Amino acid sequence: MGITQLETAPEPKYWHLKTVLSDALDKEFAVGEILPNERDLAARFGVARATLRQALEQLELEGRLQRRRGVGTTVAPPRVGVAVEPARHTWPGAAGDDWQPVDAIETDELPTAVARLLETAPGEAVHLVRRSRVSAQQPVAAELLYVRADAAPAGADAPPLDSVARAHAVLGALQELDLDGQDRTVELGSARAEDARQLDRLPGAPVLVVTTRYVSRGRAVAVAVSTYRADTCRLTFGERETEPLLAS
Amino acid sequence: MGITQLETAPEPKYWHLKTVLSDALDKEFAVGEILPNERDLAARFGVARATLRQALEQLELEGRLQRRRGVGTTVAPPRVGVAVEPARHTWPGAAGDDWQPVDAIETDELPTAVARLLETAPGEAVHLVRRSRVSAQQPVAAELLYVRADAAPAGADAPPLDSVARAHAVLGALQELDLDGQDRTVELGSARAEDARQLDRLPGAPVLVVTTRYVSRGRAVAVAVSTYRADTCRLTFGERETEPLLAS
DNA sequence: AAGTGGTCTAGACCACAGC
DNA sequence: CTGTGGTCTAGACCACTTC
Repeated sequence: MGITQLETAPEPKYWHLKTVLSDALDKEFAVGEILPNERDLAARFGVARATLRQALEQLELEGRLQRRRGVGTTVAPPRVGVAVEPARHTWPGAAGDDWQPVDAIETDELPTAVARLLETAPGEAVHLVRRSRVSAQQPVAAELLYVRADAAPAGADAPPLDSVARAHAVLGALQELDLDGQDRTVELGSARAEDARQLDRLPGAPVLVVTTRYVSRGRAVAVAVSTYRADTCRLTFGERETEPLLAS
Repeated sequence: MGITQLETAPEPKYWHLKTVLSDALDKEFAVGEILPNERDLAARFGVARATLRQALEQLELEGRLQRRRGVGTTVAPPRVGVAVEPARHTWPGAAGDDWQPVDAIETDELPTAVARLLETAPGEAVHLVRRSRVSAQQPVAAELLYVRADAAPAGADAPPLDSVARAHAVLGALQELDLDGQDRTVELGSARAEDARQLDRLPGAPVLVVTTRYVSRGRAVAVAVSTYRADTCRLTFGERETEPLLAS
């Protein structure tokens, strides 16, 4: 507008907006405070709402904001550190892990990636245990745990187990096995409809997908696919856990 | 419009589009193949280009597509597994790590999160080594490695070291120290302008930020902030590495 | 009913790669 | 130069929460 327009690099508006908003969040807003609504903010900065939203999306991705339909946009607290690998070499469901069993079924429809890791034959049935993880009164992760049926023959004695009891039975059976080791991958994904509901997010929300393979007697026995809310979680490996950290 | 409008759950168009495209990618396209351009695709599906782009964005986030301005949209290869923690308990720069030193400077401007982890006093100067990591002919990560000056007094003997030589000197000095342990966090971030250039992406691209703290004699000596391309990388911990995996 | 964020449209122009 | 993806606009309507 003015004469001082000397920008050599035409930075995108939403990018500039993001940095401006980010600074404002640091200086002028407290955690939990609600921002003006998107239409007002867009007008204030002289941009279209879509552009303003692009900036907000980035800030939400970085865990700075939280947006809820029908409610508004609030300043997010620092990301919570959640320990992956709380104690080395324990089975899922071991005493002291933060997961809550939800239910369990038997299925033969595994994602191809899981089938490969578990080394199951096509059509082979496995236990599928659903679990959820809560931290600081908020759901932070949803998990699908696939367990080879031959490794944990749960439910054979009392057939009409209800679903949650079956989950406990499968987890209990796991604890009896030797655990040789485990390995993990972490990647970015987007929440499936079911995960999204469990995590209190919209479908497609960014999640950190942690895939863990448990090996017993040289054979893959269980595979856990855990999806963590990427906006609110910081995965920790090792001793560190509590300190907040915003590294980007 | 028609009479057959019986959808109980009005799924967003871009979400439905995404699943349709995802299936098409599996069945009708080979890795590296180029898709029709966005205007054509939007017309073919009868949606606005912005809506089509929302679907493409998701697929790119999940590592299914690769988009390059001025070129086009291509089907991405499966994510490459990159090993974080190649050997337990080695310093950065140890023989056999995949990182290339870029340069090094001395600075006293640390991000607050890094300053807290390194336990530096305000204004205290540290070494800052930049490194980059390449896998399969592609840059996959950029790193900022902060090293306490008192732990690695590099450059004291030959003051006018050039920048890359200084980087090697700092890394070399690290190898001489005892390494008590290390801990890590992984979180989602967006690429800063400089990272983006190094990773061949646009600013704001999603990245996995791995923060590692190295402890020697009970004191934090170095902190590495590594940003990995979230679209193309799958971080691996443990033995597993090569198998492709799409878990979402 | 009112107000919020979420979706969608139909256009325009810009930055970049490749010829 | 042409064609690609990236940015931006001004508007509309929808889904949801809250009062």
